[in-house]
Amino acid sequence: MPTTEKPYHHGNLRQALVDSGAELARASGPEGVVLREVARRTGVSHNAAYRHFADRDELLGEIAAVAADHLERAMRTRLDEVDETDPARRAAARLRATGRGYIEFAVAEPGLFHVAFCPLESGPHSKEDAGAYLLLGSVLDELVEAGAVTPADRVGADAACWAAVHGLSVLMIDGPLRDLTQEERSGVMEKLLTTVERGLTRR
Amino acid sequence: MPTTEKPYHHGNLRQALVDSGAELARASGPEGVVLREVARRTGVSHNAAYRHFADRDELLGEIAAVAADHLERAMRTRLDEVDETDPARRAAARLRATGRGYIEFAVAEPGLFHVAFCPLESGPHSKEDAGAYLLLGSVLDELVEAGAVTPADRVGADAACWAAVHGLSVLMIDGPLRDLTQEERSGVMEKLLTTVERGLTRR
DNA sequence: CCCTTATGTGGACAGTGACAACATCAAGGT
DNA sequence: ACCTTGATGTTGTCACTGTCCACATAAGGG
Repeated sequence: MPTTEKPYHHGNLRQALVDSGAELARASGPEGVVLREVARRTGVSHNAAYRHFADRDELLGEIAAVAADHLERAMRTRLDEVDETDPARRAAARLRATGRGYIEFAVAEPGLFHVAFCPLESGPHSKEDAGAYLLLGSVLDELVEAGAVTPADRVGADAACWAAVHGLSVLMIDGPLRDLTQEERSGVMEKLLTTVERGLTRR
Repeated sequence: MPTTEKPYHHGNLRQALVDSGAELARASGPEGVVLREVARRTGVSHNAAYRHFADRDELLGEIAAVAADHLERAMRTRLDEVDETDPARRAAARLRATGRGYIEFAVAEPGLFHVAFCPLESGPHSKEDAGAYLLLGSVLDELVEAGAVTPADRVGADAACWAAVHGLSVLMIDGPLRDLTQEERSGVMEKLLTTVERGLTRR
């Protein structure tokens, strides 16, 4: 199955459908990705999508991969802004930057964020978030190398960090923390990042 | 509008609908709460629900309140099991117990958990989770009274703790941590609780 | 006794995902 | 040149959903 469609009737429809779908996802989350609406926007009749995707879930999965990629890029952007040079403080700052990128993306693009994590029925499940996961893992490794985190404290730290930022993201998007102002948001975020950092680093 | 329905035709249908709906929610989450199926299970024709709820959302909201209550009870159950007597250690143990109750409920009843937090369009939004929130707040206050947490570290701790346990719950239910074994789950959970506790308490 | 009002029913309608039958068009062998 | 073949897109249909409407029923007050 070639990922690049040749200009048969439409000229790679598959990608066009994913793009239209991502547009809808950005605006309205997973629920907004309605097969018929995606087809409409792409200027094609409903059912056309069935030649490229077995299922609505399969299309959603493709869109989820796109969304996960956006998330990872947002994290990397924040990561690359860190200019601290002291190894330990640099690693800590990079961990915080990763978390900030994650949460900020979730708040800025709630639709895409939800799609990136929406549970699909089909298959053994998407590993699209692997990129973000590996990124977090490498930043945590930096902390160990810098001596800020003991190897013992390193185990399971991936999940703990991810859970913290993911939870805050969800609570801020449609949980009880959804009505916070920008300053409150940022304050709570820094508090969370500080708590995690203090909880992981050597005392 | 009286909250208690008298036995007119059916004998408080409203409650019966909420019960059937909660059953569906427990089995399949918010998506499973299908108005017509709820009516079917209650042995009543579709549209009957419209005499008691303006909307599917309103029914879902009622079910969400039930689910939130279950969640709070699960937390209280774990909380009451703590028998530590030293004030500081007792408060810390109670914080961990709260978190354990939260996560364990989410994993044991993912459907109800999702419903408790599903975002409803209607109204200025549900404050059903207030119970759990207040519970967490009081446990954190105990930590301050016991001297384990400084008043300065107390501010924003509610959101940080909640985010951590909520995030882990979500990741374990339908995120990348969904395929963990029971032991792995419990290990990750304790790691998270330890991280948060260490991040909050005086060093 | 009748009538008002709360409650439940049956029948619509638009919108959705999915399937099947049909149409179209590029490509390649003969 | 032609004709077959398979990939691609369309039309028509079905079951299901939430919601609205008109109607039926029953409880209880005048």
